[in-house]
Amino acid sequence: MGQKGAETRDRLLDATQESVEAAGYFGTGLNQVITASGAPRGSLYFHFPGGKDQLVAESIRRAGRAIDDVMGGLANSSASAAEFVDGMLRHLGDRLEESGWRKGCPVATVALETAATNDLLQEACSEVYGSWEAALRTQLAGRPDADDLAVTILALTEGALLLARVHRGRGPLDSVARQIGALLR
Amino acid sequence: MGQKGAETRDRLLDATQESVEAAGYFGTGLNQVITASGAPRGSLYFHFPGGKDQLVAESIRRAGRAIDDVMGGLANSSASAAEFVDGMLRHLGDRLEESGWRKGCPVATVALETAATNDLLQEACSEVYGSWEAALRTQLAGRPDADDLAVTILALTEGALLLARVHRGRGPLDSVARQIGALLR
DNA sequence: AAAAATATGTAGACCGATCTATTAAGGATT
DNA sequence: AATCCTTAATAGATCGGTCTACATATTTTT
Repeated sequence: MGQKGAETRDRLLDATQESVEAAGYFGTGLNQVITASGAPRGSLYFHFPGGKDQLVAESIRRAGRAIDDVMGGLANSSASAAEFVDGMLRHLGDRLEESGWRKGCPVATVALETAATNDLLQEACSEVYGSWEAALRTQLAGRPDADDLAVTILALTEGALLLARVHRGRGPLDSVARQIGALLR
Repeated sequence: MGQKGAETRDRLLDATQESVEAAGYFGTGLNQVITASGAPRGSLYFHFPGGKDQLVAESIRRAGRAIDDVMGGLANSSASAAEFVDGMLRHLGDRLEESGWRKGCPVATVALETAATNDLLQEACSEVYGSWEAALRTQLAGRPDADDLAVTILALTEGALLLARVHRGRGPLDSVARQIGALLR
């Protein structure tokens, strides 16, 4: 793949990710993606012959890796699991607020929309969540209930992100941050 | 409103709720609602002159009340807050599994799809979550951190429901149920 | 009680806009 | 020359919404 091609491909994924995060799978139109990315229609189907599903699946996996990277960074700079989780909640809260309550979890909306009806996207979402869960688990290594705890913290984060987005305020993220100590003591 | 009219209105709400829960706001087409409910197009706009937004908003509020009722029942039959939450998780898990992983939180998908772009639906979702939160708060009355705890338990429930749906298994709900004691001790 | 008038609700054809996807041809890059 | 990528016209389906005509109740008037 040449340089130009790689760039349009990236721009298409950028535009898709942006829209998917704000409005979900069904709320994202390919016309809009084409307009926002500046790429012509044909390029979309050249780079993503699988159409919308492939485009969204790749953009979701890419968003998943971005969060993985954030967790990787936090893992280095955090002295404890509590500090790690706190840093994560702060990062996600900043991202959410700065985006005008548009960017919550980049996967959740698509996950809910397609869980029952689209195996390809359901699998992509499931895998992304699985990788986040694994990252949390290694962060909690040594604890006897590390598995349950990782799932619980992930659920807590997702839920708080959802509530913060719906209410358009950081309140839920802050409440959860204050309670997380009870889980990690 | 005559009896017949009330019945078609209800059927329209039923069909909407069913589809919205599985596929969200954008994933729900009015043609599909009309077909599933058996009501003609004209009746839809007679009973819901506000169109799709009004239809979905009412169906979400109705779904919210249904959960309120479940919580009301559990409040009577539960001896402790832990028992209450446990009952809630079990109920939601049963509903989710029995529906073939289609029926998670009846509000979450629409909440995420419309949080940034549709004030009417954002408000409807926000209110429903507010009422659930209030119900949890009264269940936790007396505790010094009742407010934070109510939000945290709601977030935990929503997150677990999301993960369970995505992974198509009760695992996350069970993990959370095992960890909830640490919060409520 | 019969007839007329008014709500209430049903029925479906129709509209313009938008949806995802395909296609065939041409330009750019190596 | 050969591969890579872009361009734009087009297809057919579906979208939410409007509209007019009709049927069925309910109330008012006589």
